[in-house]
Amino acid sequence: MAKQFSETAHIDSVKNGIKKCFAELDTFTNEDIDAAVELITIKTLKKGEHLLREGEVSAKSYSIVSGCVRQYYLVNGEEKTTFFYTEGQSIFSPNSNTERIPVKYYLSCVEYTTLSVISLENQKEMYSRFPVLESMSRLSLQEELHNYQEMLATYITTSPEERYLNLLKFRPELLNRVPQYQLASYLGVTPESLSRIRKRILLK
Amino acid sequence: MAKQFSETAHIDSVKNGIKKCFAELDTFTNEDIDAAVELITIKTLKKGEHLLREGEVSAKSYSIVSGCVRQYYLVNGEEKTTFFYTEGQSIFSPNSNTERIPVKYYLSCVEYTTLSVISLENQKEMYSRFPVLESMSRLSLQEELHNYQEMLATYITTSPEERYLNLLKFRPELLNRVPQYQLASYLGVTPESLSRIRKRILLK
DNA sequence: TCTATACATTGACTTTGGGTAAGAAATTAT
DNA sequence: ATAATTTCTTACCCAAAGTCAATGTATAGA
Repeated sequence: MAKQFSETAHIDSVKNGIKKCFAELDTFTNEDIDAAVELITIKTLKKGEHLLREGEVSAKSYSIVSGCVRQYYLVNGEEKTTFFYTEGQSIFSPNSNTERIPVKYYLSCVEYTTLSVISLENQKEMYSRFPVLESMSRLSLQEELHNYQEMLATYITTSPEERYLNLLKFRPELLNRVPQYQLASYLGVTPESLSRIRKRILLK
Repeated sequence: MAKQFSETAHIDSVKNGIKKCFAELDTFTNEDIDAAVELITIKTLKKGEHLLREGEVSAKSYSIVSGCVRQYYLVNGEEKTTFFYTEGQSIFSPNSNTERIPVKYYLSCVEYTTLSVISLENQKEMYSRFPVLESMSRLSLQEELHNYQEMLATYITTSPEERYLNLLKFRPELLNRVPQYQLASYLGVTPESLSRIRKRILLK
C-alpha cells in the first residue's frame, strides 16, 4: 500500500462491487442500480481517524466495505471501547439520526477503512424509489435489536475470561487487528488483567 | 387485593384506559378506537407466573399496563437476570416473532402484572388499518435499539457498585419491588456481593 | 537504521467479588 | 398467630481484577 495505490481507482472498484450486490438481488434494472449507487458515496479513512466524535450529530448511515471501526466512550479521561465494527456491518445512530441528538461516543478507525455512506435525505429517496430496500432495512433493524439484546445478556452472564474465550471463538480476526489495550476495555478489564487472562489460558 | 377484587372489572377498566390513550392521539374516530381495541387482549399474571419460557416461540407483542416482568437466562442451573420491564415498557422478541426462532430466555412476573397483548396477525391488521401506528412502532423500534446500545455501553463501562448506584438513581422503584438476589444477578454479582456493596455504600 | 514512542508483560500489593456456611430477618402458607 | 420457607446478611478464605511501577517488545517516524 504505497506509491502505486490509487485512491480513486480503489473507490471505483468499490462502487462496482456495490453494483454487483444490487444486481444479485435481481429486482433492479441497470438504470435502477446506477441511480441507487448515485445516492451513495464512498469514504476512506486512515488508521486513527475519526468518523464521529462525542457531541456531534450523525446525519448518515455507514456500512463497512473493508477495515475496522471502533466505538468508544470517553469516561473521565479513559477510553471505554464498546464495539468493533468490521466488514459487512453497518453503523448508524438511530436516535441521533432521527431526533438530531448528539452522540455520546466516538467512532475511530482501527486500520485503513473503506465505508459506503448514505445521507438521511438520500436514504429517504432511495426507500421511496425502492420500497424493497425499506423493508429489508426494517428487518435488519429488528435483527440488530435482537443482536444487542443478546449481547447485553451475554455480557451480564459471563466473566471477562469467558468473554475473551467467546471473542476467540466468534471473532478471532479481531485479535490480530486490534491492539490489546482496546480489546481489554471492550472486555471490561484493564490491559494488565487481559495479559494475565491470556497467560492463565495458555497454562491450561 | 382479596375478595372484592374482580378480574373482569379490572380488565374492563384497563381497556378503557387504552381507549383514552388512543383518543389522545386524536386521529381516530370512536369506531376506529373500538375496532383497534378489539384487536388487543388484556392478560393478567400472578407473581412468579411465566409469560414465556426458553424454547418457546413468541407470536405476540406485550405492553406492561402495571406490574413488573423479569427477563432471565438459565445458565447451568443459575438464573441470570438481564432485564426488568415495568409500566409502559413493551416486550417483544424481534427475531422470534418474525423468524419463528425459539427464544433462549424466560419472562417471569415479579409481581401481579397486567399486560396488553396483541398477536402478530392482529398487529399486521392494525398497521394496515392505521398506518400511523406502524410508523410509531418503527420509531419505537429505533428508540429501543438505541436504548440497548446505551445499556450495553453502560454495562461495559461500569463496575457492579456503579451499576447499583445507577439503579438507585434511574430506577429506584425497582429496589422496593424486586428481591435482592434478582437485582444482584441483574448487576452481574452474587446476592452476597450485593449485600456487601450496599454495606460499603452505607459506610460512606 | 536508529530513536522515540506506544504497547505488552510482569511483579508486589490492594481491593473487590466468589464460594461456603451459618444465622438473622422477612415472607408466605397453614 | 405460628411454622415453614425464602431471602438477606455476615464471616471466613480464596481467586480474580485493579493499581502502580518497572521492564521488555514492537512500531512508526525521522
